[in-house]
Parts: sequence; structure tokens; C-alpha cells
Amino acid sequence: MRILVVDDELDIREFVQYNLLKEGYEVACATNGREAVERAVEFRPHLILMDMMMPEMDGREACRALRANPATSKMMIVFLSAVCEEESLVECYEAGADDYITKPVSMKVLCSRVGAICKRIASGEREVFPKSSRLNEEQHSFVADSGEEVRLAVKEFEILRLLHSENRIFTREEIFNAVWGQGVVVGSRTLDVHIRHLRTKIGDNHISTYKGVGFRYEE
Amino acid sequence: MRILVVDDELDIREFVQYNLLKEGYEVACATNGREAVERAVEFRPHLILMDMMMPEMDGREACRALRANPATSKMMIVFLSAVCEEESLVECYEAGADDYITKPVSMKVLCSRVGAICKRIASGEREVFPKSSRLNEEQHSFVADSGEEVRLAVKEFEILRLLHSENRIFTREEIFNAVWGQGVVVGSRTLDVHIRHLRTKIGDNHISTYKGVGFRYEE
DNA sequence: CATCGACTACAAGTATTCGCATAGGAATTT
DNA sequence: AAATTCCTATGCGAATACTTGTAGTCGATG
Repeated sequence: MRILVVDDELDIREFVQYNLLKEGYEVACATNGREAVERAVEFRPHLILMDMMMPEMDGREACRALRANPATSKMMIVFLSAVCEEESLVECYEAGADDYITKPVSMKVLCSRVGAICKRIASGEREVFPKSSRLNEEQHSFVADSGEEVRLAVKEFEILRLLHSENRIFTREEIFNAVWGQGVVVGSRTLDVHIRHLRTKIGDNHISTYKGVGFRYEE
Repeated sequence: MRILVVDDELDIREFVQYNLLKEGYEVACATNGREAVERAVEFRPHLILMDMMMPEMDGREACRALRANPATSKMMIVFLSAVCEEESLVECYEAGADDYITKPVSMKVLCSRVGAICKRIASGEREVFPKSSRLNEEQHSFVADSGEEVRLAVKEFEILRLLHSENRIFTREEIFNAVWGQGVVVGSRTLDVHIRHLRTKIGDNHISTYKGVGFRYEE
């Protein structure tokens, strides 16, 4: 799990970085908002811990900039600031922050909150990175991240559309209801065959099966 | 993938051009809005990276001019500007910009965003160039890109007009409704016959069928 | 380690959809 | 009126998409 620490004060950066590293996180730093935006693109952090008041570009602006770019728009952004006035809190949320931690804060508290956030990310409750592949609704095709396009048959497309729509496991029953409709009954093997066709067309690593539960689209 | 870089400052032009060339893009430059409009016609770029403030003709005006000309109206236009005020951002979008990047920006960030845009273009999600073939309403004829003209029957013309109008798959039902009208019912094979006639007249590679979905005009 | 349930692979069968040839009748032109 | 072009219908073969059966694999569980 990668975390980007953004603060203009060296002491705080190093303190936070040291403790997060000890907890097993991968950590990168930036000293102002502008740097943060750049590093976010190249480092691809799951979580950004950012100070509010910084030179060059402050937290609010940086937050808006991050939300505006598709590559970074879904990352967790948590403000870590000494300013604990109501106003700035509201401002943060308006700028698109996910959470807010007031300074000073003990490492124990910080780590526990960071841990909670990371658990949410790991569980898939919150998607942090945008999918690089897309479905082309108008052409009934799948566009891989490499850019190449594959034409899909109707059933294949409908199954993939469902799986692709949300970042979670879909049960077999859900898939049958969504693709074939409630009343229709087809053999259970049918779905397996379509899944296999999809895998050969779009690559084996995209659809993973959860035995006894269902299927899920990944990457 | 061709990119047109428009900026009045030589340093920035060369910096951006050098880095985009290194990434494998074909790059051309212009130093103001007027030049940009001219070069866009002859260079036929997929993407135009344009500064906001320039002498002679500024970004907004150039953008509007590009949108007004059918030959350039669908190109991706992205502003690259130091002015990060809300107002100018809104102005850009009003002028018809597709995206907005604030300067200064690292090459890494720029490349990643340019890459994302190019992927969208490559996937066909966005059509950048107008179709080279066109329909002649008065003559009820089809003019191929080679210039030769084919006369079409009424039904043929109406079907082709529909397919030609948008870059997507049209279902059989849509075609029936558009060409014959809602109430009228004709045999399902009838459409196939007309499609075959069209294909023999305008070439086999233009209309592709999506089994179970519909037909689509291409190229 | 045996068993069971659930998934996969392969192969074959069934159903649907499409392309094409052909043909008769309507509309238009000569 | 005759000739030509255009529209629609129909039937069948071919191609594609979908479903099912059988057999085999995998992993968890007692």
C-alpha cells in the first residue's frame, strides 16, 4: 500500500514517513501542492496525507487538481492540518477530501486511522485507481489497456458489462438474472463457457473466479 | 498519432516538442492562434496542445475558429495554460475545449495525460477526423473518398444516410423505424437485400454487420 | 486420503441470424 | 405500351452464437 506524504515542514515529513515505513507502507514525499500533483501521477499512491497550508499550491488547490485528472481522481485524500477551524474543514470537503485529521496527532492515532483507510481500500470497498480498460457500448467491443479492440458477441458483452460495472464479486445468480432475465433457466455450464470465451478474447488475468461465490473483473 | 503544439514562447514549444517526439508522437508547432488554425488544416493533428494567451489570436478565438471548420471541428483541443483562475477555465470549455492542463507541469504528468487522450482516440470513442466519403442529398448519391459518385435508390439512400450519420451500431429496429416508419412492417430479409445492394454499390468494406446487434458504417 | 462440491475444458449438438439468389409486382422512365 | 429500375418476399445454405453433456481437475473438509 503506497502513501504520499505532503508537507512543507521537513520535521513532520520525516517523522510521519519514518513511522509509516515502520508499519510496512511504501512512502513517498512532496513539499508542496504542485509537487504532490506530479508525484501522485508517477508514484500512484493509494492514499495521500496532505498538509493544508503550503507554499506554491495549497492543499485545497492540489486536491481539486488531483480530482480533475482521471489518473488521480479516485485516490484517497486525507488532510492533516493544524488548522482545526470549522471553516477550513468544510473547505476541505468541498475541495473533495475524503477525511480530515487535526494536528498535533500521536503516531498511534495516525497509524490506526491510516490502517482503517487502507483496510477499506484493500477490501475493494473503494476503488482507488481507474480501470485502464473500457467497454465500448456503441461498438459492442472491449478496449484493452494496450488500446487494441476486441469484438464481443451479445451474451459475452452483457456478461462483461455487468462484471465491469462494479468492482466486486457477482454471484452466478446475479449474472443469470442480469443477462438472461429472471424467468429464463439455462444450464450452469453455459455461463462457464461464456466466461471461457471472454477469457480467451480479453486475456486470462481479467476475470477471476471465486469458488462457491462467483466471478469478478479485475485490473 | 499527430500532435500540434501551439505556444508563443520558443522555450516551451521546444521543450514540449522534444519530449513528445521522444515518446513517439509526430509533432508540429505553431506560434499563435492564426498559425494554429492554418497548420491544423494541413497537418491534420489528432490532438492540439494550445497555450491560452498568445499574440495575434488567443486560444479561445483559435478554438472557436477550429470548431467552426468541418475539417478541424472534431480534433481534440487541450489548453495548456499558466492561468489557473476559475474564470478562464470556464471560458475554455465554453470555447469548446476538451480538456485543460495548468502550467507549470512536469513532462511526466503531461505525457501521462496526453497518453490517456490518445488512447481514447485510438479506441474510437472519439472520432477526430470527419468522414472522407459523403452523401449528396440533392443527387441522392454517395461520393466515395476516391471522388467517384454512385447513384442510390430511395430506400438505399435513406438507410445509408442513417448509418452514415453517426459512428455507431444501428439496430435493425432502429433502421426500420427510421426508414419505413413505426407502423410499417416488412420482412426481415428485405433489409438484408438493401444492405447487399448498398455493399455492391459502395464497396464491401464500408458496412459491417454485428451479428445479433445491427449494422454500422465504417471508414 | 477419500469424498464431495464446484469449476474447467473439450466436443458436439441446437438455435439464430445473416447472406445470397431468385422472383413477382409496383413505380418510374423511355 | 414497353422497358427499366426499384421494392419486397421467400427459401435455403452458411456462418455464427448459444447451450448442453461428458469427463476431468482442483481444492476444501472431515
